[in-house]
Amino acid sequence: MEQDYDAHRIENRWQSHWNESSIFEPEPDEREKFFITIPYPYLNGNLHAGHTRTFTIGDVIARHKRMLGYNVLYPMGFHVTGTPIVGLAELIENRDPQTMNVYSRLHRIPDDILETLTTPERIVDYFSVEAEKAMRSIGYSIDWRRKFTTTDDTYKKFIEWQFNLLHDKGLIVKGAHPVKWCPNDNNPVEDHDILHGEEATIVDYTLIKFTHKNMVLPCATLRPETIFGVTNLWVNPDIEHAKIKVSKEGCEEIWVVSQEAYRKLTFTDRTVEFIENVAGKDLVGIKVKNPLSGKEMITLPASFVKPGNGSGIVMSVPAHAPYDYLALKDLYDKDLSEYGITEDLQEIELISLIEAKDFKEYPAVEAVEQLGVKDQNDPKAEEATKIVYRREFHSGILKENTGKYAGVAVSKIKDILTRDLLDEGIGEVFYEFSEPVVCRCGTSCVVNMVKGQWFLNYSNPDWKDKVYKCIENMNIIPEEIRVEFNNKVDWLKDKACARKKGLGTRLPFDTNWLIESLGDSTIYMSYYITNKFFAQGIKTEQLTPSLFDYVLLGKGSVQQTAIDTGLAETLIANIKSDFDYWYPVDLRSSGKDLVPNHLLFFLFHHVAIFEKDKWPRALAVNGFVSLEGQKMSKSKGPILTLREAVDTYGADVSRMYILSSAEQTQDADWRNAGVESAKKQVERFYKLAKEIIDSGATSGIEGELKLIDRWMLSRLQQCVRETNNDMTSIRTRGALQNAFFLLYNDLKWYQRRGGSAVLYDVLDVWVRLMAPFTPHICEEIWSAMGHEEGNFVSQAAYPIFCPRFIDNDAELAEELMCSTLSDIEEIIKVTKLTPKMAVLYTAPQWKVTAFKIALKMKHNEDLNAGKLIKTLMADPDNRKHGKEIPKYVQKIVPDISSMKTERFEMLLGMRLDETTILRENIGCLSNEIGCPIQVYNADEPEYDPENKSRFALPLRPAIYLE
RNA sequence: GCGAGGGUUGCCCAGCUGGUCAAAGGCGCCGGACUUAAGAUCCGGUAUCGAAGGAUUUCGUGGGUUCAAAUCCCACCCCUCGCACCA
Repeated sequence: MEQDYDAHRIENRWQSHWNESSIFEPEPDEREKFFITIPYPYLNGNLHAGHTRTFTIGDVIARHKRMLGYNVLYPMGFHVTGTPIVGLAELIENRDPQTMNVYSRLHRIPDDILETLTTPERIVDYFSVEAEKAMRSIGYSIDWRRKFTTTDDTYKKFIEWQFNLLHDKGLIVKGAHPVKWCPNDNNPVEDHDILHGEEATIVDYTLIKFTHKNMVLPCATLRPETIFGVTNLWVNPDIEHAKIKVSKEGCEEIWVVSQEAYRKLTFTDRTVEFIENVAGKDLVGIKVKNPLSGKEMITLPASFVKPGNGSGIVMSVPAHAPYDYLALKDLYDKDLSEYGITEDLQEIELISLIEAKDFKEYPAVEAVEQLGVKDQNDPKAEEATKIVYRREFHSGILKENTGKYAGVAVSKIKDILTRDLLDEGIGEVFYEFSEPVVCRCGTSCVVNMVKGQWFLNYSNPDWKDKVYKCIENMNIIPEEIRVEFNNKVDWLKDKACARKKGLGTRLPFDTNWLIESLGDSTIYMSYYITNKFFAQGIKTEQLTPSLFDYVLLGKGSVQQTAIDTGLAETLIANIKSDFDYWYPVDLRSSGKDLVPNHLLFFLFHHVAIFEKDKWPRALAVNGFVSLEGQKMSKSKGPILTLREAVDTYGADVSRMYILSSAEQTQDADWRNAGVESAKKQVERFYKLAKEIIDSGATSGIEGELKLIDRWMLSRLQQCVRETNNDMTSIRTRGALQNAFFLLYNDLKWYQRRGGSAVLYDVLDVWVRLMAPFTPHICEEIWSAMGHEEGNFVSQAAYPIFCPRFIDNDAELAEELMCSTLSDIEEIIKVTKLTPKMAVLYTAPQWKVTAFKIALKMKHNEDLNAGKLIKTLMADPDNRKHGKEIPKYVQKIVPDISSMKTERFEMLLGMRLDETTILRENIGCLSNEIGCPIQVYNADEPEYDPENKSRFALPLRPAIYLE
């Protein structure tokens, strides 16, 4: 071992040793396998601190499992399909200043190379080499023989096979879907092209078709159930409307809507023809028919109706919509004869259709009255609306007058009712933004239906059922996110899976389209296994569908596959048996950003393609990483590359830091100050290990052990147990807390208390315990401890909990020492004395006996003060303490009865002689306190000027300072 | 709006299957040892009161359950993230 810790030398040395001996290139054998994967990185930049976290977690699990005796496969590939790499190439080609600056300064790409990265291919080539170098430099135990990029021709064959299969199963369907669209650019707008309204979402309204003669007056609503409570329609008399011919799927109708709505309708999947303008006031006072009930109702004028919202015509539900109620009330004493309306509007009866918590018959009326809303222009009307809508949505139940829907919860009714209205031809779906969207070019955007689009049919209930089943049987870490997964599955709709732009594989059954880049990353874990063979010189055209069918699905025969592909039968059989050995994925570990997309699709595609026994077994999710409190951005900075972290701090320090900075789904913040402190810890580890090794220490575990040695070994086992527990639930922070920090502190205390016999044994366990986290330094120490070349700690057995070393008495004795010490210090602090001498009195026999009897009574679930006193008084020896006994019992009984089981069991088996322990350690105590110490038993104190000995309790000696 | 997560001591952050919790660890700060000095390292302190190991008030706010609540229940306030064709 070298004098000082030189991270880079140690790390380089062990990385090349690992390489030379290929210890991370597993082949199937008789051991149980463990196949762990993490999502491959997208290569539009160098790997950064965010990747470092996810990948290091993967590596630490891989190493832990390997040391536990599993045959571990941890592979890696690179994702390059999609548009960002193409976009990056363009930006570099155009020498975009920000891009050039960020990639040169933060991604640390040499300028002469950066300038050449003007095509997607060169970018892929460059970053894939860099990414591999970076991952090797931090010591990941990856099997590099299996790597690939998603634009490899062989990979494309695999994707084509998958998509053909899904298509054949009917899981890829053609349809239309709504997108944000700029009519000026004649293109969908992506998020970064939006000037205003990035937050806008596409909301689906239900369009309900009221009729007047042969004319349709469609009303858009988010609450289609309120159709049962409509009393009239609202039309704004001051706006211009349009009469249009609308045809859809061969059905032709005449509609009247606002001008804005007319414009929006032209972008939907309807054909729209303009007929004439219609003044708003001409639409007021006409009779329209409710399409569901057939009832006639009147249209009334309202100023709150905005032409840009929905169709520009609104249905009125005054019982449940405050605006409707207010507008109606406003009209009660108005003269409407100019619209030809003569009836008394007060006779319009409100129709209540929802039973909601804390509301009586007419929620809208109640809310308006409670808030004192004056009229439809009062700002408080908005608040009243919110209250009514929210409460009705959450607690509302439909009443009898809704016919077959009676009893259905308002929160569940929308989809059911919309489908029924659609089927009956009296309703349609109408998409609208939640807020206005403006394109970068200044044009106001619309919702457009893209036709002829291919969809992955994720909304398919049978498909979803299989995913639910898969999730149910999976281990999900942390368990809390299981509910989130289920929610997301529930929420997932069909997903457009084809693109016109970017890198990727063409859709095999419609080659105008490219497969969307999340769709091509769903079952690629299986490709790692086959790619080991493909990479050895199989021709692309030999990768026939029948090969994938046979290897991955077990369909067909090896003979036929050999004929189809021209490959040897033995080779094909090998590929298949490898696949059968390694699959399924035992653990997929990922950042939490991938939960609502990739991880979901990963599950969907697995259940669609594979049989149950090949479905993934576990999922783990971790949080993000920010940089000194700032969110990282590959394209704009700030960013810290993995490479830079390793260059600056070393691999082991970077690993230890990122693993200890946050737990599970919590976000981590990378801070230089924190890494510096991690570095100190690693150096301390090195120094301490070196001291132990240099001292020539050898195993002392079989020799005679002192109390303190037994204490150390007992504590060590606690750390071993906790570390393994934490690792099984992937709590790396907790694991390091135990495997490193607590153990280090215990070891320091052990040395301070004069322990040395088992130092070597502790180090032997400690190095193995730490090896998954900081593998390089552990190899270095391991080898310095005398293990010969080729004997790697990376392959050594991981320490597992050994109960025989647990020694409760040793731990209690040490606890006695510590608490006595801190009590003395406390007294010194409060009294500001400088003691010339300290006297300790251990508890008298009767107190110890009483304590033990009390413990036994609790053990028999029969602990009560009265009985305890009686039992004690029965012994004549105790009678002389007759006055003290009740007081003492009153004190210990509540203590013991409220004791936690663990503590209780520890005390129950206690066999300590406190006096002896304290006397044996007088040297240590007087050293710490700085004065001579005397120890007596309270039964026979030789020196007790202030009668302090009467305060002595078990595990709590009385103290007298002089 | 919908869904998920979170609000702890100067800061970051543990604890949250109720009792050993004035609450781990790290940082910062204070004191000490070492050093010519600085740095590093090591030791101790760091809610308030207290001349004997104790007492008191704390874990977003307000209630509740309990012998006992940071931990369980209810309501409220605040914060972060995702909401789709972008990887």
